[in-house]
Amino acid sequence: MKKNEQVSTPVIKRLPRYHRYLEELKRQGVVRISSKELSARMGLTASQIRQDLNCFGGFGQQGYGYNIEQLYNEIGNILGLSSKFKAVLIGAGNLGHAVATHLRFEDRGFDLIGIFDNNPNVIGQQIGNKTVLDSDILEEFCKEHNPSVAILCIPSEFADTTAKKLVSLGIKGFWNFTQYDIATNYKGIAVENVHLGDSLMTLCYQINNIDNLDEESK
Amino acid sequence: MKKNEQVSTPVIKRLPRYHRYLEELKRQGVVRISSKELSARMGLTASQIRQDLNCFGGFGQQGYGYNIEQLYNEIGNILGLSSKFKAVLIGAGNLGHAVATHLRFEDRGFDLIGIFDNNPNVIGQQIGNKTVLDSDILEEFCKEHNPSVAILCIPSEFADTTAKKLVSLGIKGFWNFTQYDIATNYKGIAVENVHLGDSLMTLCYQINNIDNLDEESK
DNA sequence: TAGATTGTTAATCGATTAACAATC
DNA sequence: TAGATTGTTAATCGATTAACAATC
Repeated sequence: MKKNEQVSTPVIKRLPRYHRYLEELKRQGVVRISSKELSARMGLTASQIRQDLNCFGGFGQQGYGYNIEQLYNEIGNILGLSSKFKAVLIGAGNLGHAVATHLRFEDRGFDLIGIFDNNPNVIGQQIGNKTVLDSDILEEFCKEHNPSVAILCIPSEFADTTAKKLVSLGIKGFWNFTQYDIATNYKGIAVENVHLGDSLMTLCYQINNIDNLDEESK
Repeated sequence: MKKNEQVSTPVIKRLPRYHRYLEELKRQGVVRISSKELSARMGLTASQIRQDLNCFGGFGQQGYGYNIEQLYNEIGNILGLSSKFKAVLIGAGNLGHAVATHLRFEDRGFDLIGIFDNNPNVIGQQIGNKTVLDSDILEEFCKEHNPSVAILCIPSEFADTTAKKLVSLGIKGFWNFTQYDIATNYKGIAVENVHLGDSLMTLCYQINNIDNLDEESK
C-alpha cells in the first residue's frame, strides 16, 4: 500500500486534517471531490493535495477526482486508526482528567487501559469507566499488560525520569503534555509533544503583531 | 527592536522553546551560553539559532556568546509576554476546566477574565477564583469588558457560529481547541488551532511506522 | 594579542507550486 | 469522443546549513 517508506513530516501532519475534512464531507453525503475543490475548502493548493496523496498511492481517477468514502478509508489506513495500541495515562489532575474523557481514543488507534496518579486524593477516583490507580503499581501493571503508549500529564520536573522508566518498561510512544521536551530523536521511540504553553505564547506574539498577519498567512 | 517585520512562522514557533530552555538555564544559575552549546542541548544547529535570533536583533557578543538572562528577557519581549490581553474561555467542560486551571496565563501575556458555559449544571460552578457565567450574558460581558481573545473549548459544531459572533464582538484572537479549523487567513484575526485529535492520529502513524523513525527524525 | 564566537552572506537542501502528458 | 482531472516531472520558492569575515 505504501509506495515510499520515507514520507516527510509536513505531509504526515496534514493527513489528520484531510481525514477530518473527508469525514465531514462523507457526513454530508458528498460522494466525490476533486483536488481543486478540496483545496479550496481547506485553503491549500490542489497540487499539494495530489502530491501528498501520491506519497501513498494513486487514490484518484482522472476526469473524476476522488471518491470521498474510499479516500477517507485509505487515509485512515495510512494513519493506522484501526490499531489498538494500549495506552496508559500518567497524571490524573485537571488536564489528565480532561484528556482521558475528551479524546475518542478508540477512533484514533488507541485503547486507554489504565490511569495512574500518585496523589492519594486522586487515587481511586472514577474517570469514565476507569478507576485511577496508584502510580506505585505502574511497573507491575506494565509488566502484566504491556502498554505501548504513555500519555504524560504530570508536572514537567518528573517528565524526564518518568519517560526513561517507561521506556525501560517497553513503552514505544509518548503523548507528552508536560513542558519538558521528550527527545524526538530517541532510538525508535515515537513522540508527540503537545506544549500548550508554547501555543499560547505563539498566540500572544500573533496578537501583538496582528497588523502583519494578513501578509504572513498563506 | 524588531529588525524585520516579516518573520517566518517556523522561527516564531521556535521562540517559546528557546524561552523554555533559557528559563531552565537561568534557574540553574548559568550566566552565559554559546549558540553551539544551546544547539547541542536543544537538538538544533548553532547556525539556526543565530539565524533565528538575528531576525530580531544582535543579542550576542562575539567571543562570548549570549547572556542568558538578557536573551531570556529579549525573547519574552519579542513574544510580548508582559502583555495583558483579556481572554474569555467559552466552554467549561472537562477540557475547558483543565485549560483554565492548568495554564499560567499571566506569564504568557493573557489575563483570563471570564469563563462561560451554557450548561445549567456548570453555570455557577467555581473554577479557580472565577465563577462560570451563563453564555447568554457573553455578549453583554464583551461589550462591557472588551476581551481581545477567546478560548474555545466547546463542541466543534458550534465553533463556526461562535467564532463569527465573537469576531463581531471585537475578538482579535482565538485559542481553538475544537476540531473545527478556524480560518487562519481571516482578516487580521490571530488563530492558534490546537487539534489534540490530530496530534493523537499523528502519534498513531508514528508508532505504526516506528522502524523508519530513526532516519526520519532530524 | 590570540581564541572564541557572533552576525551575515552564500550554498544547499527540502517542500511547495506549476505544468502537462496520461487517462478515465 | 471531448472534457475533466489525475499522477508525475520540472521549476520555484523558502528554510536550513555552512562558511567566514568581523569583533569582542
